[in-house]
Amino acid sequence: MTPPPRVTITQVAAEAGVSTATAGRVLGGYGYASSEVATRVEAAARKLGYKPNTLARGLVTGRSQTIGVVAADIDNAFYARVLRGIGDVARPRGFGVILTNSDENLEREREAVQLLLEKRVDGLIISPCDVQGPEHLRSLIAGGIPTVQVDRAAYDLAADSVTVDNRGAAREAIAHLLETGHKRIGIIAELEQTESASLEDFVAQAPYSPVAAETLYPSWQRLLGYLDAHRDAGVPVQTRLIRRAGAYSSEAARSEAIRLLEYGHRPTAVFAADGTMAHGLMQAIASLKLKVPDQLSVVCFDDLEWMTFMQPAITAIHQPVHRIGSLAAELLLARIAGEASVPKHNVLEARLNKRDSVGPPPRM
Amino acid sequence: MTPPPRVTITQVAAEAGVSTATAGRVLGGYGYASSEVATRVEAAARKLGYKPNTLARGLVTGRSQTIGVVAADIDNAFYARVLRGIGDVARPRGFGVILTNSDENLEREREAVQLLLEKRVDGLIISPCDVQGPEHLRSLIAGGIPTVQVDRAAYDLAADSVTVDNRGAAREAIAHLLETGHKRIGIIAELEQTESASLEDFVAQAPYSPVAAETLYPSWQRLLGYLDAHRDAGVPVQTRLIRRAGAYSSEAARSEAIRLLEYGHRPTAVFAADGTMAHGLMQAIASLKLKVPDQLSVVCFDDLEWMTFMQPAITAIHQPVHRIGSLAAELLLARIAGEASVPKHNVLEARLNKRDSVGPPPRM
DNA sequence: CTGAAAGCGCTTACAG
DNA sequence: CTGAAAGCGCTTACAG
Repeated sequence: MTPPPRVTITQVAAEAGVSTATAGRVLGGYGYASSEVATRVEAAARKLGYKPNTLARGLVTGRSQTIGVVAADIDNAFYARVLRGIGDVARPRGFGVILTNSDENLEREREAVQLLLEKRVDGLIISPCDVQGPEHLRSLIAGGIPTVQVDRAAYDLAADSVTVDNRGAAREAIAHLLETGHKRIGIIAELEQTESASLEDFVAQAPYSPVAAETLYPSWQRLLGYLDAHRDAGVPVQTRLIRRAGAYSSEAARSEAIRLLEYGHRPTAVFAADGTMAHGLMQAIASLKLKVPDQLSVVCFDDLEWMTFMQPAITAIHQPVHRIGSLAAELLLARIAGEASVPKHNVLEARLNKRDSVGPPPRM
Repeated sequence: MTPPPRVTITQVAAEAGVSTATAGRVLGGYGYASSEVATRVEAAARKLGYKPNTLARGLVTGRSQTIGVVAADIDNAFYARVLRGIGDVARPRGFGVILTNSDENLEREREAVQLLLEKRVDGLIISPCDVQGPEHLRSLIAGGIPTVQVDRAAYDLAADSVTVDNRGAAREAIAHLLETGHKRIGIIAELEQTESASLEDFVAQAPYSPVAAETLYPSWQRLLGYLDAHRDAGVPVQTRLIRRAGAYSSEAARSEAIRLLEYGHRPTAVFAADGTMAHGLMQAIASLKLKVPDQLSVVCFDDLEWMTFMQPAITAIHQPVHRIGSLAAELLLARIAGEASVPKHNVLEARLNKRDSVGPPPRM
């Protein structure tokens, strides 16, 4: 089991009877070479089974042709799709993708970034787990590493981002419910991270203050859209109908949903702010034996892409998840190629799938 | 926007007033150094913000501390989980993970392996898309690159593999249905790749010939378990009840399911060989307005982990998907560390979740 | 168009 | 325990 020695450019050069510099020029595709020499070198390379050592190349060029990705949780269909989008762009451009996971943990995120830096990635795509004060990200940017954020954008960070118009899509969905005649619309959202204000303050103030929505966590953005739609329609918001799971957990969502639905004056529609919340909600609906949409209309933000798949009775908002990844990769590669411009927040539209109808509110 | 020059070990050495060799010894954690010198070097490194260049290290040591993964389709929850398992093992051991996708396409797979080799991964984990004659994999192994296969094992390849006992789990599931009284049990399976024999020949011969099950594609293995259980129970197999979708597509599964269920003498139970088949089946069931499990019992191999999640009325077989990834990574790292042993096919057990009951066959 | 030389940032024997 | 020297496999100016 002796690991056969890898063939180097020196051996190829010797075999072809040229210098390593010349061999490098034809094999690496840089500089000039007569076609006669080129064919000889190529033949030698093929004969010996030469494969370039990109580590050595990277050492001298300073570019590794590799991008790093810090996903929050690969195990989540959302990130899996983002990753697919990234890979689809990186592959044809000859870039490798190094994958890491932060699990929404700041310490992990730091380690991940550190690992990627040591591997000398040319740039990185990250879902920052702290949108408030990511010091290590700030020093990353200061260090000149091209960086693109996905899914969320850290406040005041001079880096591109690709996010979804969570606020707009939620607003559209709730507006649709209001137009259909619903007046009591519940919302179940993660709302884990505490923003500066309490939930109550947020509800009271947010719709009237110019919040920089793209630097809020997605679930807060979606709540904002919910509030927007109510304000637009002149329908007062009932705090009782806003349920905060406090964790990205369907179990937590389920108990909040039960609390919401057992309430005497039950809502006629519920908006689940993400796929996990929707899952908890559907469990609650099943255990209470409610019929959708006859007794209750359901709309959800379908980031996991399960709902429409498995539950045709509910209306979902689709995100262009693959596009989040591919656009992020395109932006990153442009930066790496040196195309400088001011960092930009790119907001993609999410689409409300109206084909699956929302039912009218049931008579009481 | 001038990319600030990275600090090298030479600068750290100068700052600490030692040679680069010594600086390397303390920073790299190899060789001896007096504690006095060590602290001085560490202080200098911290002061300058030194980060080792692992490309340079890899060039000289010949090890990149990186493993390559060729997934069939990252966008599939199964591979996402496998990846998570791999990452969970690789991270604490300081290994990076480079991810590629084959999309079940041989040409893509070749390119992916090529890319990983050029990045000088220390080993790789792959879901071979061709279990028959993977020449490029054979030469990979011959080249001495530690390799572990997951989900399937190519025939006659001298490499470790981690797979699931598809045959045993399917057999157990079908046996459970037979014990509950079902006599007509349908099966919907992908069965895309043509094995040596035709489907009919396979059905006729397989249970009686000593097939090397681990080198069949998963869906064929599952069909084998279906046949096993019938033979064990002395229940004759009806070819009519075996439906081959011919593609990993829920659309194809749906039409086969409709054909199966509209059949005059309808089966009383159906086994879906994977999550996608189950999805197509559930759509067919919905459009035919059949009640599960009252009119039809359903068991599925739940590789996508959706079914149990979304459809409590069906019984699912769970695979230890995370474990597939973590075990593969453990094996690979052991190989990389030089722990030689004969390549082994590791078969993990899949568990039939019986808590969700299978109904008895309906009276006709 | 081609080659000799230097160097990318580390680690590895080898002296001392 | 520490340092000077060589070298990993490439690419990059610089001559010719």
